[in-house]
Formats: sequence, structure tokens, C-alpha cells
Amino acid sequence: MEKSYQPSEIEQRVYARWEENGYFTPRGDGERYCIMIPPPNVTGTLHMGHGFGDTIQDALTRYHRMRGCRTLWQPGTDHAGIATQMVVERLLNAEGQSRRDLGREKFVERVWQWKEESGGKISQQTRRLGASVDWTRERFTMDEGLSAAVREVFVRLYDEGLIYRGKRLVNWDPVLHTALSDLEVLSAEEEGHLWHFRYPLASGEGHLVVATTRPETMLGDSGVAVHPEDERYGHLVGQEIVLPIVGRRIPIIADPYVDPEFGTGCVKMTPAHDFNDYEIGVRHGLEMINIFTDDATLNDTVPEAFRGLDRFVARKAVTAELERLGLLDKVEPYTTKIPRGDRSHAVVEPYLTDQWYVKIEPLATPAIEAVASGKIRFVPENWSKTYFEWMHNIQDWCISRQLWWGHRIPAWYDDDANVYVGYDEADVRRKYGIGDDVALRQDEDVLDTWFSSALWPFSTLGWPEKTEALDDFYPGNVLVTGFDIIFFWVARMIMMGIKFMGDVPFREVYIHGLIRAEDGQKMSKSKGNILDPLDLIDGIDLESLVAKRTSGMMQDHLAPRIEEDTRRQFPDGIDQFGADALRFTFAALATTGRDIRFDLGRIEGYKNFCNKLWNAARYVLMNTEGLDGGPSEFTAADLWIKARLDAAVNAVHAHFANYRLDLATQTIYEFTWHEFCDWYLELSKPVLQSEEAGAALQRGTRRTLVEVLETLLRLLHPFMPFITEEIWQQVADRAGVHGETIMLQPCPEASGNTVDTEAVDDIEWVKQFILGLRQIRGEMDIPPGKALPVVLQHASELDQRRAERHALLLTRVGRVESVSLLGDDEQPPAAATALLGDLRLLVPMKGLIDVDAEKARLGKQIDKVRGELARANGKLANDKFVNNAPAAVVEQEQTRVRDFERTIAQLAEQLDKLDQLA
RNA sequence: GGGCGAUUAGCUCAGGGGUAGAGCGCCACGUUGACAUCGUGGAGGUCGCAGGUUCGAAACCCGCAUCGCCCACCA
Repeated sequence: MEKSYQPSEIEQRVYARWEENGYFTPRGDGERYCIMIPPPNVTGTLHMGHGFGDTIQDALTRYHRMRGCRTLWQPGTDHAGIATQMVVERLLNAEGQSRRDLGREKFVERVWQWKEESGGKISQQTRRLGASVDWTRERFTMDEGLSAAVREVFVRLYDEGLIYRGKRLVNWDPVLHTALSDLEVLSAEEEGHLWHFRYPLASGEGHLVVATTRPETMLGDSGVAVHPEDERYGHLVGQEIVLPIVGRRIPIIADPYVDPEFGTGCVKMTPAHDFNDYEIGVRHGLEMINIFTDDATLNDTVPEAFRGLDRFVARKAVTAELERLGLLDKVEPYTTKIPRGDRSHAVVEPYLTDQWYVKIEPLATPAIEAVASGKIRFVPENWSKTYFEWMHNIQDWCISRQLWWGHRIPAWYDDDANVYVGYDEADVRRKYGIGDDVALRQDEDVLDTWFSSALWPFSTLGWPEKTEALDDFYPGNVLVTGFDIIFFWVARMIMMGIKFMGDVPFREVYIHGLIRAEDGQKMSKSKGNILDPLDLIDGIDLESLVAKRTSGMMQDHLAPRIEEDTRRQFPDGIDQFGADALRFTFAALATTGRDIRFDLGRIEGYKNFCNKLWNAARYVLMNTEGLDGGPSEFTAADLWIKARLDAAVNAVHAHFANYRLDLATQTIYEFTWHEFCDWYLELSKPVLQSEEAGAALQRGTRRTLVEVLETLLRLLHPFMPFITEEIWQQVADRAGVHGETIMLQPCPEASGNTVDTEAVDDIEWVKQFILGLRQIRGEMDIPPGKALPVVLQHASELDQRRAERHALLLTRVGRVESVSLLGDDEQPPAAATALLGDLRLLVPMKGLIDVDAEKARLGKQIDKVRGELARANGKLANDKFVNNAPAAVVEQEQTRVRDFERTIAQLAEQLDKLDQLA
């Protein structure tokens, strides 16, 4: 074995072997276990969020596979309609072309081509993480099979009246030229203005003042609303306004929506371009005047002078014109929420168009019930509140998008604009009895990407065909995802799963946090603070990192700043940490909080942990060569480490059951480093290296070394698959375990052996003994190599027996030169002291130890214990405590007081002795 | 406006009615036969603030402050 762990040499070779041998495919006839991967964008690259989610899912998958489950982790990718289309359009633009130049068919071909080019990338990156997904079942949301599922769902929902087409106000993205769902619109506060305009009354006498943040929309006004009980305006309701510039007569209406306290209490109504106005407009039969084109430039319904103007240009023009007319009352600075498309960042326009909708209420009701009844459990539980909050206020889902990349809507129109929905044109003709003489053309629109994602838990398993896979793996066990897509995806899968499979798509939803940069900022390209999981695995030099972070920037002016920050934060680039260290870090950070700051210190620490494990394995291998099956005897240390291992195994199982992977990793780390390496390996050395220990004892220790290591590797494997496989291949045979791969070995279970408490207590005693000496050594500046004579005072029979029995350990590990007993009537020598209960360890000074230093040390210890004693005594002096606290607690407190007093007495006595010496 | 969360060691975070924890960092010492990617010892905290419940609160309850997120939204 290499002297240190070199991940790069191992990982890719090991993964290739797993994949070639088909280890990721479900096997056996154990209980079913299934996780559906949240499909990443097919043209995307792996980011920290994927790394995190994949790590959690892989740990769960490997754990259950090792527990004997017939396990499927279903992989695949999403066509990501808007995102992908935008990327390809940008590529085209760089070539000086637009998608319109190409035409729909050519463009879609081009996207497929791009998908083929880049589509494998994220899958390759997922492999680098060690993800044990079943690649043979990899799916893509636009595969033929999944597309069939989409059509099936659409047709069935339509036939049931749960999908309808309607002309309504939608969120329109004037840059991408498509409708968006409510979820794809992000509102943020931006600074603007509030304009107050005078609208003259048609009677010729006076005016009303209305306020608006969007002056240009006044060209589409079809009313002015006041509150019904507003006495200032009551007499005007029913009268008319002459809309300035346009000259249209529009009514003054009364509607309770209006807040009389705000502004003047008069609101201009633009029902075709504002969601609230639309509602009111519908109630009052106001005219819906669409003043925009698809680009959000003014159309021909407005006065000629304004036609063709962009909305923001029009805003200035309208304001100027009203001012010229003397109708501008005032302008105030005003901060308001501006809705923008989540992809294009263009200001979204409420726009009247024909779109397809899913009638959501009938689907939402059982989906709410599924969570309320506990059929689906959120982890952490809190997220169910978020889910309910949204589901109770859910609106019909706009599913049509005016894009070219996606699932084309299976609807056809005849020349009279009648709609027919079916699987394909032939089906439509059959279904509706339409002859070949009638021309049909298919709807131009595609479906929202999330429509196909919503079917993922069953479409990937072959639905609507009745497949074995569906029987096997629906419903899945757990969905692992970030909270940002609970609405987009989780809720919709639940609705569709219940609707079409008659059962929920998964039993549990594990929601994890967002990975943030070290300073708590969101990682983003424009901030230049992105960490690429692959760079953490492979390492990257500074120049490459700078180039990567500053290239392809949307805003070039940020580049120098990013370069500077990057050079400061990573003067030497990023080290190679390996996939195991990265995964372990993710798992260790998977706490219940919302966001996770990625800490480079942690990954470095866990890389060291890999190295620690590697070297522990080297030690074990060096010492177990030629281990035979002869008779074995076990030392107390052997029995102790097995008991500790059992405890760790049990804890890890419990933590998995609660999805507390952070605690699971912590348990393993603690056991591996601080029990197995720090103590057991050290305690094994005297046995293996000593001539006195018999062959049987040595064999027992060697056997224990290799068996504990082999078990530990299996326990750790879900988190660190590569290094554990690599070591296991060399260790397994010696441990008497045979198999092709650690992946398919059983997960460790506690041995079920009753704990040998005598052995465990002995070793704890030995540890305390050695720790006491080390403390003296450390604080007294005694060279660690210097063997110390130790005098035992107040040694019980048990102490004496232990000292004899474990003399070898004390000598070799504790560097004890000799152990002698002090008789009750003997004067103790001047010595440094450590306490082990009643037992006093004395290290005679003999010029070794500085008296003043030891006095200072004892004084410090006494102070510390006195503080504790005072507190405990305070409690016991309190009658209320003594009378009310449980007896066990009181008793415990009394015991502590006795211990403290004894300790202080012993230390004080020792201090006295040193004082007399002076 | 409604909802959710956070506030614990220098940093990143666990914990949770009865003794304040980890990793990293820091200080000192160390070429001990796995490992200097290491070992040994050490320093370091009034658990955001103020009330309440309790014999006992860092933990439970109420309020406040600061930070963050989600949803809705007054033109």
C-alpha cells in the first residue's frame, strides 16, 4: 500500500468496475427500496447542490442495498425547456443567427444535437461522485416512453375536464415570448415612481386623481374604481371619465377592493394588464383592452403617436404628454415589487392570451390529505407547513409555454378553431370522427417542463405500460430534494402520483438545505464564488480556477473583482480532496437547518480522515500477514474495541433511521479516530510486539484488528465508497470474508454478544491511568519518551490486580518504568499526582519535576473542582431541590459532592506535602 | 401583512430540563516501528437581550433585538 491515500488513482478504476459488473442494478428478493433522483438539466453541469443531494441519496441507497434490500436508485435527466432553449439560442446568437432564422424544426434538431453533445457530461460527473444509480435504467424526460406518459396524462386529464384552455391574464415574458406559471415569476423590490394623474369627469366639472406606478397602462384603462362607502366619491359612481390622450369615456365604479386610505382612494382600472384590475373588471364587466404586442410594445389600439413604442419608452411619452396637458398632479419616488421572469429576468407583463390550464383543486385536495394523514412524511416535519400553506392557496396551473423545446401539446384545431385532444392526429380523427377532408393543425405550444417532471416517479418505471418495475418500485421510499422545489416539483408529483397511480409517489420527503459559500452568500456565477464539486475532488490550480470563474461572464466588469477575491481566497488553488472526503463533508453538514455554509476546513479535515483510515489499514495489514486459523485468545482491549464497535454500529443504524447523516458520520469519525486508532491500535502494539504474549493472544489481537477494520469499512462504505472498497479488497480475505465487492456485503449489525463489562472497565481504567500520566507529562514538560516510575497510593485490590494484569499496556503505551505500591503506613515521596477515583498515581519528582509547576497545577485543579463542589452543595442546601427533584437526581448530586470532596482532599494533601518540601 | 428559521468557543456547527460538546483554527512540546495529512498536552463560552414556568432553564413559554428565507401584496 502507498504510504498515504491517493484518491485519484483509485476512484475512477473502482467505479468503472462497479458499473461494468452491474452492481448498481436491483438484485435479490429483499424488501424493495427505491429513490428517484431529482433529474438535473440534461445540458447542465454538476453543482454543489447536486453533489449534496446525490451524496445523501447514495448513502441511503448503499446503506439499504447492504441491508439486503432490492434497491433501485433511478437516474435520469430533465429537458428543462426554457433553460435549455435559452442556452441553444445564445449559441445561435453567437453565430449571428436566431431561432426564427432556423425555423422550428431545424431549431429543435439543433437542441437535440446540443443535448447529445453535452448531455453526457452531468452523468459522467455524477459517476465521479460515486453515485450508485442504475445507469441501465437511465431516462430522459423527452424519451419516447416518458413522452407517451405525458400524452397519456394530458389526454386523460383533458377528457375528465381537469385540463382546459382559456383566455386569461397570464404572466407574460416579453423577452422569451412565453407565458410563465406563478412560480416562475420572482418579485423583488425596486425603486420607481408613483405618478398622480388628473382624470377629468365627463360632466366637465372637476376631475379625479389616480395614482399609478405604470403610466403607460393608462392607454388601456377602462374604468376608475372607488370604495363603495367612500363619501367623497359616492355621488360620482355611475358617472364617466374622459380618459386623457385616448378620449375614451370610461365609467366610475364602486368596488370594495379599493382602499380609501391609500392615495386619493381612486384607482385607475386596466383590466387587461393588471391582475387585480382584471378581477374587478370581470366583476363589473369592464372592457378588456390589450394595448401590447408579444414584445410589450404598444399595439394599434392606442393613439397613433404611441404605437410601436416599447413599454418603458411609452411610460416617458405618456407622462410627458399628460404633463403637457396639465394633468400631472405630482410624482413621488416609490419603491414597489417588480415581477421578473426567473430565467430571462425580464419584467413580466400581465397579458391576455389563450393558455392551457390544469384545474388544480381536485388534484390538490387528496394531495393535502396524503400529507395530513401521514401517508407522506416530511423530514424535517416543519416543511409540511410550507407545503400546506401553498397547497391551500393553490391556483390553477398554467401549463402551456410558447417555446419550441419541450413536449408539444397533444391538441389539434380545425379551421373553425375547435379543439380536439388525443394521442396523435390519427387518434384525434378517430376519436372525434373527423374526416381526412378536414384540415387539422397541432397546437404550437409545448408543456411546462414541470409537467413531465411531475410524472417522474412512474413515467421512469414504464407507465402507462404495466411493467414489473412499476410493481417493484412504485411508490418510492423517500424523495431527497431541496426546499426550493417543494412547490415546483414535490407537490406536483404527489398530485399526479395519487391521480394516476392511486398511491403517493413516496412515503417520505427528506428536505435538505441549500449549499452556500463560506461567507453565507448564495453561490452564483456572477458573484464568482462558485465551487465546482469536481474541482474539490480533483483539485485545480489557481490560474485555471481564475480563468474558470471569470470566463463567460454576463457582466464583464465584475471579472477583476472576482479574480482578486479568488486569488486571495485560494492563493495555491484548490487541493485535491477526493470524492470520499467531499461526500463525507456533505454528509457531515447535512444537519436539520435550512442552509449550509460549505466549510473548506471541514473537507480538509475529512481528507485527513481518509488518510488516517488508510494508514490504520496499513498497520492492520502489516500485522496480519499470514494470520492463520489457530486457537485465539482475546485481550481485554480486544473485547473492549468490539464493544465500542457494537455501540457505534447501533448508533449509526439509529441515525440512518432518523435521516441524521451528520450524526452518523460523527459517530463513525469518532469511533475510527479516537477509539480504534488512538487507543486500540496503540493497545494492540504491546501484544503484537512483545515476546511474552503467547501465540494465541497475538492471534486474537490480529484477528480482532482485521475483523474490526473490516466491519468498520462496511459501516463507512455508504459515505466513503471508494476508499472503503479499495481497502476492503485487501482486508476481506484475512477477515474470513469473501465477496466481489464491499458494495454487496451486508451492513454491519451489532454482534449481539453480551458486553464483557470487566474487560471494558479494565480498559477504561487503563485509559484513565495513561491519561493521568500524560497530563503530568504534558504539563510538566517531561519528554514523552521518558519512562516514569509510578507509585500507587490507596490502591484497592482491584487496582492492584489491574495494574498487574495490564502491566504490559501501562509500560508500553503509558511509558511506565515501574509500578510500586505504597503501604498504608509508608510516607509518599514528593511527587506529581494524578487521581483515578480513590487511587492516587504518584510520579516521584527526583529532579524530573519542578515543584512550583506541580503546585500551580494542583492549585488550578483544586480551584476547578471547588467551583463544581460549591455549585453542587448549593443545590443540596436548597430544601426545594432536595424535596422536589427526583430521588435519583438528588442522589447523583450527593455522590458528586462526595467525589469532589475526596478529590479536593487528595489534591490538597498532595499540595501540603509539596509545601512542606519547600 | 402572513409564515418559517437562525442567534452556543476565533471560525463552521451539533446538543437539548440536572457536569457545556465536536471539527477546524490557536499555544506548547514531540523524527516513540500505521499516519507530521501525525502524536501528546493546553488555552478558549454568563449558550443574542429581558421576563416567566420550574427545586433547577442554554434548552420550555412570552416579549424584544439582529440576521436570513418563503408566501401574499395598495393602485
